Amino acid sequence: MDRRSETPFTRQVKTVLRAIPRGRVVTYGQVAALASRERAARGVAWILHSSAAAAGLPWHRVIGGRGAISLPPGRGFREQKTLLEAEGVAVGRGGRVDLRRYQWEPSAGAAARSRAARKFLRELTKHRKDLP
DNA sequence: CCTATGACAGACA
DNA sequence: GTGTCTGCCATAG
Repeated sequence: MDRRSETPFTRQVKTVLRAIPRGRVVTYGQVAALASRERAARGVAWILHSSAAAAGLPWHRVIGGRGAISLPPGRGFREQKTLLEAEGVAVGRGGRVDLRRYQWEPSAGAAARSRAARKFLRELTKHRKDLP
């Protein structure tokens, strides 16, 4: 999928992914909401599982709303676990992650005041015009 | 236009 | 806590 064929939603999702700080995680539903498509969690999952769009993005910081890695057991699961642990995120049995401790909250904390966060919000606003 | 497919999430037993 | 059912949505063909 080349850049030109990307939908506004896909671009939104990529913008959100790029804004997730190291060592933090977000849920699929949260990404959808930040991309102004509150109920499109499955759409986010679809984009991530089609690796072309996720290439070069911190896809491993997205986990299920129940606080666990949402890949079936296998290579992908182990890779996500390894990547998260490399950033200091504790991953327990079954891919469990403590959301209360690691979930990113864009509107609170230092992240919201960072330069990267302001850029993120600016891009988000811009992309919103593209959405129907 | 229509159907099928998911790395989802909420509701409920 | 687990297991199942159901709605939801973006994409692909």
